[in-house]
Amino acid sequence: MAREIKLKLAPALKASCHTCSLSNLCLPLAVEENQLDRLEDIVEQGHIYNRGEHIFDQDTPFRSCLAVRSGAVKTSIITENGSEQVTGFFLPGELIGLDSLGGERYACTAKALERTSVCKFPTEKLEELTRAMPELQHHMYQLMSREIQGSHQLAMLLSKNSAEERIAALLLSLSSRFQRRRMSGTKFSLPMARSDIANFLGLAVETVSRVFTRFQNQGIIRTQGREVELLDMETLRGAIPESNRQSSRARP
Amino acid sequence: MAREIKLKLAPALKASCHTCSLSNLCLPLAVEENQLDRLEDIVEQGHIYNRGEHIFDQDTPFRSCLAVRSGAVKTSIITENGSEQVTGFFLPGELIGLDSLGGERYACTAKALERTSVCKFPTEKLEELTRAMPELQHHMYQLMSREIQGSHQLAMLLSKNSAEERIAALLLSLSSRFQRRRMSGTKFSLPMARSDIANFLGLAVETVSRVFTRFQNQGIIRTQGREVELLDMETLRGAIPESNRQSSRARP
DNA sequence: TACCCATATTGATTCCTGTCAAGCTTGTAC
DNA sequence: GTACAAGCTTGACAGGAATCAATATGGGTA
Repeated sequence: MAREIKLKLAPALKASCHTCSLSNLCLPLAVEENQLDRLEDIVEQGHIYNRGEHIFDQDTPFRSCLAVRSGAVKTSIITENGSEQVTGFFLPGELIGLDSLGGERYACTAKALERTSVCKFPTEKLEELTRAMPELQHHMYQLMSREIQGSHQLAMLLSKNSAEERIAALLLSLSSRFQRRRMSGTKFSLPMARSDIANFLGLAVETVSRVFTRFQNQGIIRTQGREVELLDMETLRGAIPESNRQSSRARP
Repeated sequence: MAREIKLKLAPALKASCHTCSLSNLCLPLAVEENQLDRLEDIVEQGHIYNRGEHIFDQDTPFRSCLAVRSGAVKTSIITENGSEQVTGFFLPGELIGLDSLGGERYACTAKALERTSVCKFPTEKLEELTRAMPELQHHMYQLMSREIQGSHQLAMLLSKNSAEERIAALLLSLSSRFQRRRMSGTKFSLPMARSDIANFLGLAVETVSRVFTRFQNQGIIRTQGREVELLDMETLRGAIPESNRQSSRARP
């Protein structure tokens, strides 16, 4: 039950898309400078969630797509028999809810992996706006089609690659995504638990753990809990068969 | 190199969306009767492909989304190292190319599994039309989000279920999709080869073969080459853990 | 500071499924 | 009608990862 904390921001503090540092990654990317106001008109900023809080729950009415502003989010689907499948990890600038767009209810559950701030784009207003702004509509189609492609890549990774290859691919994906966000691409902190990684990659937690230590013993990476340092990117890239070698998520 | 055969249709024969028997499955589903003309204005009908012919190729310029009119299509992505991943099978009324929408080039290759007829919706015109027709845009978003969901379901199937469960899920998916098309849901002919099934489900061909005979020995199905008859739907449904129990593709 | 529970690591064992290898079947082309 | 090739089935075997089990670590809290 997402106990949501709404910050009341003074008008002066109201961070706008104009000044947002993520504007080159997020939706504003597709919008002309002089049209940004229209996007700002519909966005709800300043929703904060603490680590572990649910941002929205599967099967509840679909209200908005949302962009991560800071922090990290994981999405997952949960089946009737209670088993969970992690469907994605989202970093600042990435858009959540595309798998629900056009539907009545959220197709997955979104959970904050750490203290996270999000911007919400109410669906109806977003759909309306995309009708008025061809570039924005085009961009939405592009984001969605890339999500489909990413999902296909994941399916390929799951069905054709070994545990080591899957984990290497995830590390490299995170690496390039962090880098694009002007953070280190070689030394970062994993926002998710081992069990989330395992679930996402279709492995047992024990296997994930084993591969991490194996990589460490081989001098490919260095880990200390959730802190990882990629020491030998080349070998890491070599571990995956030169497909699946893209950032796997929205690449604006 | 898709050697495409274009049929020149006499104006009188020009099958329209108005009279198409698939109009309750395909795009017309989202369009008011009196607006159907606008969709007909942009659709190119009567493209026929023979079994094995490529309908479009990965990385070639993305021109149109297309709807299967008759026959069956498989889509796949091919990596630099030449390995293939089948990403979907498409039956009449289903839309291909959503994973490329908004992009410059086709994200996958589409191949006719049998003699197949398709309708083409040129991208630019389609995007334009969706801007003019809110219900159509909404429907497009819905189709794409369902494609994402289906892909997530597939990922779950691949990462959590056994060979038997995966094959049972595919058979049930095909069953319900055939049924929705007013064909038998218990006795049908598989449009794809064992190797395609294997590739799609992340299995070896031999494993697919073995599971088919195992199911047959258990009296769950009967097979004769590509002909299958589902004898015990309940057991088949029981084979999959009551998730993944939807049609897995566009469910208009 | 010390405790506690969730998270992570390590070890031993089992088994599903891939791989290699060999027939078999079917459909098509000559 | 026959022959070939592609597709499919069956068997034997090995290996990677899951599972079961136990221990270690660490962050948060009293």
